[in-house]
Amino acid sequence: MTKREVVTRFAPSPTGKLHLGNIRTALVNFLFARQNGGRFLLRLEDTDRERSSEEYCEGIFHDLRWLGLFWDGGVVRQSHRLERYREVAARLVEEGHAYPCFCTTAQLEAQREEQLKRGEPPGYDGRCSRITPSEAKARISKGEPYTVRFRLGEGEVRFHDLLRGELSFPLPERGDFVILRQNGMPTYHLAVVVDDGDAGVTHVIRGEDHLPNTPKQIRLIEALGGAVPTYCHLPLVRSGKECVMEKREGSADFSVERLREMGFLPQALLDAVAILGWSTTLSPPMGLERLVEEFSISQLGTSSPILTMDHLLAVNRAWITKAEPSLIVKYVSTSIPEDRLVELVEVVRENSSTLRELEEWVEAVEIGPDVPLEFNEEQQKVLCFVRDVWREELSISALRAAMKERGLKAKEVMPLIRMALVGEPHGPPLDRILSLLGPEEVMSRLEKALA
RNA sequence: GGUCCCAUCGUCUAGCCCGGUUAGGACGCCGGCCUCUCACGUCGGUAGCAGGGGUUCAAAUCCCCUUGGGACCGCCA
Repeated sequence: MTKREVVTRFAPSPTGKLHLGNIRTALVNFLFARQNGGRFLLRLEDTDRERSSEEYCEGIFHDLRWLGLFWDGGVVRQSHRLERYREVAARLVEEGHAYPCFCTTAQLEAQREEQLKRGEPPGYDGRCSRITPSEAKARISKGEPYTVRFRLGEGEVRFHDLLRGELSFPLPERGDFVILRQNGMPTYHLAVVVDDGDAGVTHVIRGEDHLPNTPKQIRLIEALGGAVPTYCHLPLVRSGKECVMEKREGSADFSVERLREMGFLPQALLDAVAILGWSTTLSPPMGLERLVEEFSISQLGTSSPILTMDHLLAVNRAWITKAEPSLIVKYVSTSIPEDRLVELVEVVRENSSTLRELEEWVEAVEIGPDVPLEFNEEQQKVLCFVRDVWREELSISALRAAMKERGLKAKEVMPLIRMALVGEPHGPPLDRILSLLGPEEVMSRLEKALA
């Protein structure tokens, strides 16, 4: 028997923007596939017509590409595979694994409320499971609306989770669940199982929120006679204050789109998310290639890590200050020619945590102060002195010598010069700014500051 | 109400399976050095086994209970 090729997938529903919780799932799937010479697939779970939108689909593609998480093959859209799901549902009914259910939404809701009020676990009581196939057929042909429910059965389902080991779940007593809706759309459970099966997915790596769903899906797979994949449930990432980054919570703060606008490098986002919950001695910048070599699912923790902006900024700063300038330059939006930009970036990058800050510094150095400067008399005197010295010889050492003679201290003079040249008292070393600007520009800015 | 997952510095974690460590590292924070300054770098410091019972000479580690956090129980995914 030959070993099956590893196939993983990322399957978001296009009902919102991708956030770093999603990205972590995508990244782990991506890395695992790459490490095993397998394939990483992308699927859109868009069976909920109400909430899905094309805009979100495009956003997902864009974010994934921007991050460098390229998927293999085309994108599977569940909304394009409706016939397939209906066919499978029909087969399940035929074989007795599923049955038509004629209960109305109102009925079910009332029942559910009643159960909750009595302190019972909510669940379907299975009344339609006792309708005979012939009666069901008759009601359907009369045009009565129905859903298709899967017979969950009893007992217990055991499976192995890559991260948590052997797990065992007792099946709920009233657990028959809908696999096909009245409108003919499949529900999540059916669609996942069918798609994973058809695509030959070998490893289902997803959020921990799916852990309790897994027994149902395994039963479905078994009923269909498919191969049960290996499961790996990642702890849900939490953001800021006790909030899970999940579809129901506000996770806008960590959406890829917003982070990109804030000036994060895609590589930094990937590193930040990779380190999260991973016991590694590696530190950023690492990058995708390095991650493929070093990452290991078994080194992931099982408790929910908290993602903070501090962490993101620290990783981004590591990239900005340590990565190749030629790489950073690609993400800086400016009209400055690349060669020049590289020089500028080398000088100012240690003062920047984000690309936006970097851009501000680049502009400050290249263009000069963006607002008219105001110096008091005392300060003007000092600047005049500097100008006069530099007319003779433009260098820091010449200036220092002259300052010594006149009894001026560096900390009284240097910040003033920096202010005159780039509009900030604190910042990159003056000597580097000087050599970057050149004598003419320096003198012209000094004159302008004194005007 | 039921089922399940989780619990070590502020944060990410090592150690737990196979009891004996000054409970280690990283980020953050604080301080020193470097420096005109901020930052970078570097050196140092701060701080933690959720609680309670057991078992044992010895418990972060094994067992039980409690507490806390989380997920799911939908014609959402």
